[in-house]
Amino acid sequence: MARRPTIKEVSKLAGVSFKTVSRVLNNEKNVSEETRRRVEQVVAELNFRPSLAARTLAGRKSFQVALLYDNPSPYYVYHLLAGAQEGCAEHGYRLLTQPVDSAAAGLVADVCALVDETHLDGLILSPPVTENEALLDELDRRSLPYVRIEPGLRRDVGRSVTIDDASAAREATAHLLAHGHRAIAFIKGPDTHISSVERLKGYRAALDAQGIAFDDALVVAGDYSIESGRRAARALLDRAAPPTAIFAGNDDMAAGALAVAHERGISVPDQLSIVGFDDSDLAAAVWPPLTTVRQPVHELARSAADLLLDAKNQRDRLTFDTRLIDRASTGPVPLK
Amino acid sequence: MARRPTIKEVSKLAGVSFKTVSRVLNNEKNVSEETRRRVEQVVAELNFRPSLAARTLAGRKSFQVALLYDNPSPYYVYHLLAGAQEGCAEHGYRLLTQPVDSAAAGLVADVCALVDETHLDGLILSPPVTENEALLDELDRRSLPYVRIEPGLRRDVGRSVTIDDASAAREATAHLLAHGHRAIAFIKGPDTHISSVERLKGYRAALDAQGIAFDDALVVAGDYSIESGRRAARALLDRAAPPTAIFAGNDDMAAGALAVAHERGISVPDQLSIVGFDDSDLAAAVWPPLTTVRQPVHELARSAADLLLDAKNQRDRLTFDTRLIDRASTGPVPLK
DNA sequence: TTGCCTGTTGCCAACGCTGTCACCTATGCC
DNA sequence: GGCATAGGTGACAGCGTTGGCAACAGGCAA
Repeated sequence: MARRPTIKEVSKLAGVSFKTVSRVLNNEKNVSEETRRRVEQVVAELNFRPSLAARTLAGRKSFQVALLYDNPSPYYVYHLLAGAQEGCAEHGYRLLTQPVDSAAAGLVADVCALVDETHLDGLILSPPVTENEALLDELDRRSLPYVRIEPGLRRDVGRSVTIDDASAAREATAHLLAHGHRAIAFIKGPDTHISSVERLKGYRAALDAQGIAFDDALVVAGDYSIESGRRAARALLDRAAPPTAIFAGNDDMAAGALAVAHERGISVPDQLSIVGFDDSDLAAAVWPPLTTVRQPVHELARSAADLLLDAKNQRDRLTFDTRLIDRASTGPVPLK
Repeated sequence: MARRPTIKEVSKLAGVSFKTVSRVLNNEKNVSEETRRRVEQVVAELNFRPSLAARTLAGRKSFQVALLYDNPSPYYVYHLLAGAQEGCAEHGYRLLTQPVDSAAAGLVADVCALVDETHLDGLILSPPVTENEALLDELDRRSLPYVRIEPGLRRDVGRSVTIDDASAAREATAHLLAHGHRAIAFIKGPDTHISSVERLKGYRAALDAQGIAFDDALVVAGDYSIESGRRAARALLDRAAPPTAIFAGNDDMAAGALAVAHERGISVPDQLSIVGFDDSDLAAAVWPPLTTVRQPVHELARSAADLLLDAKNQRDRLTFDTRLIDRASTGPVPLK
């Protein structure tokens, strides 16, 4: 079994002390151009990679950060990981992806264990892990750097990346209003998610802007699952005066509502318009494809990593634009 | 900033040498019951966690394995990660999840870099990374343990976990045959995926078993994407004698086919039956919900980790059962 | 009593790097 | 010429663990 080369072997071949090789690897100054070139050549020849374990132990950095997540949506997690991975790779950091149970009593202890074991340099928190105050307190106590993605609590404290959920929801609702809809229902997500609360706010704001009275009965609670979208849609369509449009707090619930429309032979968008949120892979897969709000999950995660790792990036909060994706599930309000 | 405790502090408090603490942590024998208890108590009190970096450097194990993946399906990757994570956690190992480009020239070098940097103890390969011969050769050369998930190439060599794609596809096709369908189309995935090839085999086997002649024209190529499913379905339904049932190689393509049916006002399952494969979250989200084959991705990944890490588990190959999920997209063949 | 074995414990080197400091040379300035 | 200064380099300790081995105690057979 071929053993990995060490820094000493590199130094021997390059004819310098191993400390000098270390300098080259860490891009330190005070190394002559010629020495640097020679060392780099040997490094390339041997395909040498410094041991992360040794660097971690000897130095102050571990070159590792973790992304904590606790989200049931494959789509969301997939893009979260991909974005964070990309951001970390750019800075030469390794990403540990750590699923956690954000509601569990042992969360803080578990995260501490992770931090202690791996000497983590920082953390990226995704919703709803972002909302755990005990965890935030503990990280602050240890002065461990972290960046939150879409935080609800303590929004003005610490570093974070977000989208403007309210304004995105306002735009989506305005899209329906522009099509002439007036009886627009909203299927909201769980109140524990800040995104859900904000989206409801945006929905109301859009109605207000058009001077349309807010009707409590048109807001139905879901939990971001497909099934809850079905239930909510059934309740809405059972009404004596059913809405002509449904804005669902996420694509899963929108897909549920769409299924109910199919089930009842209600044509979308001719008789009923439906809007989702997220632009998950679901949105393009169902029929008709869903009009929805694209949330740049990948970019959010990538920027979170960048905020965490780039010393030059001193911004505290970054807000990303969403975009309304106008597909085939929305159309003009039916004539009578 | 509270510094993490070290093994020496534990040993001081427990009144033993730090080597003895190490023995307790590693569950070595030849430690008296009383000493062990005392040490364990101090460990719990201090909430001590040994440094992975130090263990890696000093010992022969790094307690880390990596999962390599290169798959565009969020659903698949999500469950892969969750399963592998679970399997690793059970053995006290940490999982590094590493997205790679399985077709890139630098793949082998990249993986070697990962291995060298982190002193990996083993690897889990998921398709299509499983098919890279250069990588397999290099891992063998280094005698680095690995387990493959659904390998296509060199199926009898090394350790792997699989499902029986052919038999699952046979069952799905038989389901359609049982409903009286005779003109059954198959939308296949890319030939580079072993799963795709095997599923086609199963489809043919089912037809053979019923003495139905295989019709080349009923097999259309897709690439596992939704859009390719749409294209394939259009081609099939444009035929003078369109099939009464479509079996798609995965759920995405099935969803694409379903969309075309909606588009054309073809009622599913009354006029056309559709079957998918995977039981991804898509399958339950579309309307009508797809009849499909459930593939235990989570279990596959979990078992791959177990095979890799459990010294007692000496099996080389594990095959998992699939299950036909009979939903609403299939029904009896239409009367003329 | 002696010797030997076994179970338990401690001591120290080693793992592969980084941090710190000391050293050497060349350069510029008075 | 003398002296300070800066750039380049090496020696060495130390990071927190495991591995190897020595040491010691107690039990048992000779």
